[in-house]
Amino acid sequence: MQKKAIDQLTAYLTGQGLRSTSQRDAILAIFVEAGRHVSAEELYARVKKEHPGIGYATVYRTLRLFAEAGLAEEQRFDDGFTRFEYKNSSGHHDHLICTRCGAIMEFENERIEALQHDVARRKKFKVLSHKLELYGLCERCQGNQAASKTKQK
Amino acid sequence: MQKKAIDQLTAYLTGQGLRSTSQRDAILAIFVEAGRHVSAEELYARVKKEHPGIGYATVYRTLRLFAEAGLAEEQRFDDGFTRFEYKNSSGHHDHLICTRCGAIMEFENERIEALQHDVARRKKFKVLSHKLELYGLCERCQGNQAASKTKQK
DNA sequence: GTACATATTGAAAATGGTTATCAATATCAT
DNA sequence: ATGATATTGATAACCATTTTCAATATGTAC
Repeated sequence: MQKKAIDQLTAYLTGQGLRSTSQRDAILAIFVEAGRHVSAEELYARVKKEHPGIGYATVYRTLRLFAEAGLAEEQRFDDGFTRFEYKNSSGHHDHLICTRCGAIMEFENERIEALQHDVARRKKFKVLSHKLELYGLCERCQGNQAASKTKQK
Repeated sequence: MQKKAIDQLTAYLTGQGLRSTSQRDAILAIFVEAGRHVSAEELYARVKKEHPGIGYATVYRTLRLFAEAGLAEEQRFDDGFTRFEYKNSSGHHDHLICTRCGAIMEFENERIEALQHDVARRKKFKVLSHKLELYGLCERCQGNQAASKTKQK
């Protein structure tokens, strides 16, 4: 439910001496409902539809705020813009990204994670975060040779 | 030796109906000598020292050319700018990136690669390339709490 | 070798996603 | 309610990278 998200945001705001505003609530609601891996631009479009008064900068600022509050995770793939993912309790996961249609799939594999830590340990490196992305063609795009090219962007 | 690199570049150029120029040769020589993971900016600085006449745009263009020719690999980490790595015969590898001093280390692990392909196969995804980056603190930076911050940009 | 079609270059302007600026406005503690 | 100040919206600024375009260099045909 969004209830949890709103509470988490409120807790963060009061904890930091920040203020809760109608814009923040509105953007959060839309962000939570929005699909995963939303870019700021996409989110702005959705927000604008319901709240024409909210500006571009506010969406960017608020998304950064969500990230600081632990509500969102920033993801920079190779397509130029930053995407944000609503961070519910579910754990970390990595991504499969179709370079043709832009589809993004998720996966998690604890064996890979374990091996990563082995590698790091061997180099005496302390891992704080990691990023694993597999780029290629999704099932559908392997078939549709010339076709496809879903909205994306 | 650079001989190989120059030959590879020449082969690509003639094959594509492009021309070889003193700038391209000069930039290639410096690129091959330069450390791994050079950003365009860094390379430009080095090039400028030996060849003050060469412009910024030419360095960028040439780096892209090298990538197309298979001589360089583009790498976009989370630090904002694109880096290029001279692609000699040695195989693919992934990176450990120190978020404090910017140090970049390499590693390869065929078990991780194998698991990646398992994941992809299960999702019927055709992997064309992948990116695995571990962010954290290198050995030195784990010690030097406040210290450090080597040149890096 | 010379001339020509055109690929390439350098300098500067343009791009594009994201961030900073700033006056107007809204929020919250008092 | 009131005041201190956090927030907003519009717009300008950022900044790495790409384009533009006139001047120049290269490879080919003669």
